[in-house]
Amino acid sequence: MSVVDAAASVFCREGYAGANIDLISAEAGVSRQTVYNHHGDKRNLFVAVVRDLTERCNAGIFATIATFPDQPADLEADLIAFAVRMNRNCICNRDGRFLRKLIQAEGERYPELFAEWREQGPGRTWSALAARFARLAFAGHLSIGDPDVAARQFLALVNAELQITFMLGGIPTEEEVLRSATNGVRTFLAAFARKKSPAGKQAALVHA
Amino acid sequence: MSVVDAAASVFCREGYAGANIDLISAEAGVSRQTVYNHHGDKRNLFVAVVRDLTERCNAGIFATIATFPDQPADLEADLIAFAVRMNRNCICNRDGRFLRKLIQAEGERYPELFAEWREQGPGRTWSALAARFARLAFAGHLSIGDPDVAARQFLALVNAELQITFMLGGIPTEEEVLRSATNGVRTFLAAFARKKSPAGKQAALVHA
DNA sequence: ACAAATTTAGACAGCCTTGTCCAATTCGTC
DNA sequence: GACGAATTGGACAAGGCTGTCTAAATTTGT
Repeated sequence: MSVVDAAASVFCREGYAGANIDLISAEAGVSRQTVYNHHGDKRNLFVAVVRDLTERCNAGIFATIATFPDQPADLEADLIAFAVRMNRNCICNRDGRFLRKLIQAEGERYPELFAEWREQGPGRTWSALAARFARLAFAGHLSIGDPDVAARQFLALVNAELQITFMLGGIPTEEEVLRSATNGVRTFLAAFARKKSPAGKQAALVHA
Repeated sequence: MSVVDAAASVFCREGYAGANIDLISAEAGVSRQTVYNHHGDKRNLFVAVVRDLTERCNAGIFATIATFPDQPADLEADLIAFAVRMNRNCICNRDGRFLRKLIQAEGERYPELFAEWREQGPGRTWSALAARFARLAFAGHLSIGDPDVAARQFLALVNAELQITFMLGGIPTEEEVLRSATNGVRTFLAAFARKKSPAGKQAALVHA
């Protein structure tokens, strides 16, 4: 395990103040001196960890968003599968859990450190996802007012049942992820599936 | 400020490991010795803080759930107002923010400490809220499959836009809370408002 | 095989923190 | 005002952590 990876693990488990270099070097399988040689400083090492996690997480998120179902065969099934991928590859995986925990624990103390994440992470991520939903709406698969709102609500719904697990730093089972995603997507589609306008015209435009 | 309150503040700001008794006693306006006289131990003081926060938060949540609109005049407006109350009184207030942060930061390290919270907090809370939604459904105001799922999704939707702010420990503005609640409730109602069953019988049972 | 670069173990000073002890002071109550 | 209880400030030992230093060992490149 690389030094930065070990450091990420220890920082997350023990918090910045509680982490000590001996633990990190032991977990990385190198001597303490090597840690100092490479990163000079505890603070510096922490910065490297955050950068590393931010980068990998963003890459993972964008890679996953690229698999968004633009031409869905079965909209519900495709969105559920997408939600499950999102969870597995971006939110529940090692990097996602670690970054989330570091942001929660140290975000207030090092605002400048996470400013980069704030802009490049959620900012771009949500925009990208919103664009995909807008495209689905444009293609007639959904009826969406504000795509940004819809994207945020999609993520919120799909993770609704995993909140406590996340809060306690746990890892939901595959089954929990699937259940939460299924329930979330069904509600999402109940709200946004293309259907009558508020007035209630039902049978228009069924030319699929 | 009481010792426990000051300790809560410092533990949240600095984390358990980073908090030191001098800071706490200074913030509480007492001598360090007094802190030790009252609570004996750093660990002990931390336990007292968690108990205190858990208790007050649960009380607040149940008091707020008691204001759930059972006989709504305007369902959307009433649910939005309820959601705003929930946020303001339980989630964004001092106790809510502090407890959340402590759970996130130290929940893994002291599982037995937060087990009580886990059972009495989210467990009972969500059941209580689910019961209220079930009642609304029974009275014909909503069309809900699983009230527990609906309750969790309600909370998730209503907070969908506040996630990042919460993650970074910030306090959303009154306006942000209202906006998130409004968007969330609208989507919730779009999904759960009483209307045709999946098959499509529309005009049944309108005897309000 | 050899030289340079890197890694290692250990010792070390400096600092901070916890938790205890104690004498002096303040406070609450009668 | 007087007495007991609580609070205070300060000193203190014990221990932990950071970051540096050094000399030996190991790896790497050629």
